[in-house]
Amino acid sequence: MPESEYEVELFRKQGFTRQTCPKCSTPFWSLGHHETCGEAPCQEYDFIGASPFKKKLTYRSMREDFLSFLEQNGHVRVKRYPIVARWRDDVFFVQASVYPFQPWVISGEASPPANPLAISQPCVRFTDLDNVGKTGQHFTMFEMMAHHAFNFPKKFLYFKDRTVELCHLFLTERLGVDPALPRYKESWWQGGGNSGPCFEVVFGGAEAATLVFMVNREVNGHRVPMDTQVVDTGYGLERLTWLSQATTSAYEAVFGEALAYLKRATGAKRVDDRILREYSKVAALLKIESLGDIRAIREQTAARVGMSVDELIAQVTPLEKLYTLCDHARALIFVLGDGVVPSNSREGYFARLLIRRGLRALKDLNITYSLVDTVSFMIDQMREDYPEFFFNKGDIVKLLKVEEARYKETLEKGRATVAKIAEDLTATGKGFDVETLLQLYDSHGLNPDVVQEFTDLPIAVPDDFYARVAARHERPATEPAKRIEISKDLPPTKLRVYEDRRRRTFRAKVLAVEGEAVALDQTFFYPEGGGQEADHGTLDEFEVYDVQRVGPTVLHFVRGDAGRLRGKRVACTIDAPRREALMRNHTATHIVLGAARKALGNHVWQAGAHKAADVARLDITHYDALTDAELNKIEELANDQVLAARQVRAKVLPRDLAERKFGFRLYQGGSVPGGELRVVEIAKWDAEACGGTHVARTSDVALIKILRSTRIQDGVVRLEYAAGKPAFDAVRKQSEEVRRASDILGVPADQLVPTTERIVSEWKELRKLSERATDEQATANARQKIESAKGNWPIPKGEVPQGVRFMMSMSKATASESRATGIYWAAAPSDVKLVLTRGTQVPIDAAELVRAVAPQFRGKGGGKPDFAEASFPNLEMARAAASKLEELIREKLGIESG
RNA sequence: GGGCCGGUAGAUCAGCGGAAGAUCGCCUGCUUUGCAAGCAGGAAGUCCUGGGUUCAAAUCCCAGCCGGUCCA
Repeated sequence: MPESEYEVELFRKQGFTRQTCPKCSTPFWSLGHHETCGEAPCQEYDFIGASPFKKKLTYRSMREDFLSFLEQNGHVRVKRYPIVARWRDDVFFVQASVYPFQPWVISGEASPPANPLAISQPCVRFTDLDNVGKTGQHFTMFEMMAHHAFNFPKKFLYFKDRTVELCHLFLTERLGVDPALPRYKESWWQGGGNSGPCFEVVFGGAEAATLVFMVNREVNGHRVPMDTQVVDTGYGLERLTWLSQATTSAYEAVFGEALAYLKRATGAKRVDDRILREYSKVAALLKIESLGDIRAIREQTAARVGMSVDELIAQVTPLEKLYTLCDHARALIFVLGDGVVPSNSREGYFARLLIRRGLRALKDLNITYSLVDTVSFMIDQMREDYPEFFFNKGDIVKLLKVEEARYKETLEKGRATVAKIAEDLTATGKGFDVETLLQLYDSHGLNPDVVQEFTDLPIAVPDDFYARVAARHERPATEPAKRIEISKDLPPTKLRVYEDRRRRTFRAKVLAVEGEAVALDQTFFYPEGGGQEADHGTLDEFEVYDVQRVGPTVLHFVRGDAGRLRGKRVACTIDAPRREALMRNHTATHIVLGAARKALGNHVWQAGAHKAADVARLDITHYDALTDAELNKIEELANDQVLAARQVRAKVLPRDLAERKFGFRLYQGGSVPGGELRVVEIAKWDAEACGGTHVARTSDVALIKILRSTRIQDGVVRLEYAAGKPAFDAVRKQSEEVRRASDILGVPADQLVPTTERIVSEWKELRKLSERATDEQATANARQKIESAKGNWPIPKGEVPQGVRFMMSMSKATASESRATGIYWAAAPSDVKLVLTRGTQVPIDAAELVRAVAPQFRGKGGGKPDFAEASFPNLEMARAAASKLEELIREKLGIESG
């Protein structure tokens, strides 16, 4: 990038000079003259114990200072967005302040809630999870403060000059930083499909802010200039608070009160500040990528403070666990509070990960103090800034408790599994090898630390253990689903669905026809969207079987070649019963969601939905399968709302107003583009941003019948239900089935359950009796046959007309006679089975004999020395084989034939 | 969304091609002042479901359902 890209007005006016860091060769701008760029690893932290700010600010007051400063400079303060990025499908969590505005605001399709705006946005990142607590500066959850300006083509606000000026003013005038101190490092930023030049604002050895100027977007790997140029800044609230308080680590500055509380609870020993300070400095100098790097930090720090590594570890480790605990607890408040249910996949997995890691840290601290206590304490601390969590504390705690119980179960199972493996290993005299450990972790969730806790055997953990776990998961990328391919230059359609929900016929002009797709100038057809299926109907004599939205155009898919409609005016009719069924199901869905939330808790969010004409389904986040009682409760609450005949109102509101009025609960159905939201509200029950069609009153739904529920994955439950006529049909079908079943049993419907229970238990009883009788009879038969066979080596032989099971019993009884040999055969449905058994003393190999003889009579068989079985195509063959077997056995035993 | 592990008695699991097992719990009796326990006997299973391979499948193969776990 040329120098001119970075020379802003402030630099020219105040006489900043462009210098180059001799260590990393990065150019930077500053009023003062500096030996390096000022950022670790080129320069060590020098602010610890000596803040560059004139004021010592708390976390809260730093945030307030920043936001009010920007308000005074023409920005509108905007409420934070949820930490779960429900409006995007490319990420799970908000990882930067700009995420709420990607992609629609940045692409110019939607307007921002204010422009320019100031925000302090909670973010969460899992990439540095292993560093948290250990480096003094990494957090899982943090707040990124920012001012954003969106320069739309028609309206330019400000760009590089004003952005740098604001930053410099904030630092120098508001925070009192020496104007000569900050260095503005030239850099290039890219992410989320956008890129542009940026400044990293550095002093004290640390980066305090990044000022990004988005000018490009990536299209097929090429950089294309954007229509909307965006100012994207990021000021780390944690980092600034740390700089301000100049504590030994960022955790001490950010978690002050919670830490003090926990330190008292654990009775943690005070660690010399000098050690912690050096530790943070060393950590900042090194990139931490594996267990080995952590070792390096410890070695270097130990050398600096002049103590042994072991002594250092002993001092620092308890603190690290406390830091980790604070970090994870705070991250969990946001993740759980914003509606993530812990599970084994997607965003839920990250919640589970945090909980399990938090519990581990607690266990290592060895105190009787729970994760729930920590979270609860912090929620109270945060009440002023985040009242939503305070009011939702019960639900957050419930999620934690459920998850903690699950983890205990996993560990208990793991203990047994490890013990079993250890037993085998002890027998062979080996320890746990890497492959076994990988298997235990990958399939049973037991990391090597846990395994070591469960066994005294040595375990071999390589430094690259987690890299090897990752290697097990390498796989080819999956291809994305195909979308409809239609030429881009279609004329726009005026979508009039929302103007009149009762309109079923209209006339429209055909603007374009492409195969089966017809584009009209205007339409009242509802195109598939928001989980609601499309309207059907007719365009003149053509049947419409699907309607889709492609950009600004609505395409009506018809059967046959509609080419001759091109340019004509057509009579359009919407299939009215279908539309009404869809409307009922859609309103029913909103009612059921509200009911589920009421019955189960605030963690219930929509995780997907589909509304067809005859049935609808709603996926909700919940930590367990639903019980019958819960299902009944939901159904009852839902039908109460139907009976209450509440108004269902749809209105279009500016996004920020809608969010203020209804909160982020609005975003149940995923992302909604645009500066305005269509809000569908069922008074006092539910409000969602929704583009679907709804009935006017809940009573129009008539009846909601829940048909079934399934746990489609850990953390997500699917409800299937019907509304209106299909609901009635479902009820009738069920009662008919009950009637038919009671007819068959010949009892009234209310006796169905006890009668069925009785019949099943009787049937079991009878089956048992019959089996016992068969065994007894077969044993008696066998005894008799042995008796009549006589001789020193009795060989009872014969066909068993009672069937295969009877034959088996006889064989068993025969073999229990130590000198007897039994040869029996019985007809099976498709062949004839023959069994050869012998008592323990008979010196023959039954399997060998059967294998030798059976093929001579078109049979096959095998078995064990004392039991062999064969199959023959018919009775004659079986009989002949039996004779042959008898002959051979007699020979072997030295008995005269016949 | 994908990989891996698993589904057998009320519970925990063994068996991994030749007629369904152990331990705990349960029931009955004996022993003991009582308890913990001990002894003897007994009840208890659609070996997840459906296909296939095989003379023979709980066991091998395929599909599905259910659970666990790791990764994105």
